[in-house]
Amino acid sequence: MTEPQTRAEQKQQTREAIMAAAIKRMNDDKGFSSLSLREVAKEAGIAPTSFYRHFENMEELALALVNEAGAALYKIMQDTREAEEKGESIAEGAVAVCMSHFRANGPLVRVLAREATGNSPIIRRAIQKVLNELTRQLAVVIEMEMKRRQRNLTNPTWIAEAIITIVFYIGISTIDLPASKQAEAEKRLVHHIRAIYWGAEAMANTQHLERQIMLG
Amino acid sequence: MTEPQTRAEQKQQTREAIMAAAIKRMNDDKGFSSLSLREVAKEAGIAPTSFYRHFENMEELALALVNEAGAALYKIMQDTREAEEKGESIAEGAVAVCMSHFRANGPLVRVLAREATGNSPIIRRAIQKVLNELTRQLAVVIEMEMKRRQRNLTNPTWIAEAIITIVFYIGISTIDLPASKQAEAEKRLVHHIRAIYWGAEAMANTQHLERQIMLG
DNA sequence: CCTTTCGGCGTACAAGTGTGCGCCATAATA
DNA sequence: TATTATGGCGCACACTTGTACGCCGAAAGG
Repeated sequence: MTEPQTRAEQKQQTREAIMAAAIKRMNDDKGFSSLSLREVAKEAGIAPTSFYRHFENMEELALALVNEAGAALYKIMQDTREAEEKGESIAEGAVAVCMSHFRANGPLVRVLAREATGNSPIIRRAIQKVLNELTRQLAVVIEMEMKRRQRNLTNPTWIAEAIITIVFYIGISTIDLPASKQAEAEKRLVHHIRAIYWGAEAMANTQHLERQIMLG
Repeated sequence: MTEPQTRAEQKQQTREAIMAAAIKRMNDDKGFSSLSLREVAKEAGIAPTSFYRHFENMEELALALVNEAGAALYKIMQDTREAEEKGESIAEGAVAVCMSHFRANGPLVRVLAREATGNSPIIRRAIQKVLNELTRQLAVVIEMEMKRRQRNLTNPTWIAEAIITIVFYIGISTIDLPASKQAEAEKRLVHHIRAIYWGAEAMANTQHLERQIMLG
């Protein structure tokens, strides 16, 4: 839209056009693997060979997309942490923010989900790294809350892993749902999180409760 | 290996060869989408055009693979139910069986995971159907156990969904791990399941416990 | 025995693929 | 102003892709 003057701006602009083109084409129907360089170039409005002025190959493009998606998720996690610092209960809020982000950025988020179990080991690892980092950050938040409420968990990282996995995969599987079912899906997600969180807390805190409940 | 006599046997044999070829090729590095008909045919040792004598197109092949993988998982679930009927605690056993199945059938299971978030909507839906069916079956098992132990849950299906999701995605992400870390991963999975299960149970059963634990 | 069915193959073709090479116009730099 | 660096393009090449068509040999069925 805006006509850039400097050359660096121009370059950045077409770079973004390429990334946008890839996202668009992928959400039509394709996965990244079945996406050709020529297809992306055409969608971006450049010649196929011009692609190489911006990325060495398609894999590098994918990594750029993963990083972009990851940055957005980190931001959400940071907001969650700040909410926790204000002493708010975080589950509902975090899920709501996360889901609304999923819906708004469906195309990009879906790319993450697809390639998380996709074909390129390099991309897979990059995404795993993002998820691991999110887990680490969430573990910190959980630990903060535990300390504040003077409770302890067996292993905050494990809980964080379970929560991240659930939110990521179930969350993504719900963004295609009709709006009417979204609210219910969100409630279900919160329920899952609460169950995990609470169960772990109970497990760690009260040995006698464990016997009472599990062994009836 | 065995030299078949009847014509139907012969056909079935090459059909299996095609499916095996697809699985093998996919686990080298590719996803299904980046897998070509010609590639599969070559691996299976037949001419490209012979492929059509067995499948109408690649998508149909994928569906056959999904069904095969699904059948194996149903079998595991059934074993789990039978274990429950004998009154055994099911979490460890089920996870152990499931993980050993994942490891033994890594290639096929990975196909499921990849295509669960893959590019073909038809395949995605087929896999979702398998996962939903597994969830339904697990919900029945959970309900059985609840009845036996005279407990109740807010919603067995929700719990089942959470457990299936966790086991499926975390389980799969661990089959590439070195053997030394597998045991720890398995323990972690059991922990997740217990947390979900227990948390949900506590949530439903004891309102006073809820206040006691959550609100300190 | 003769006929039909059918799994498999080779050929052929149009379409799409990644990418090397060299040219051009122009912004950036000296 | 003169030179260089750079983003973009067209062309060309060697492949790979899906699939239509027709032939063949042998099993199946009469």
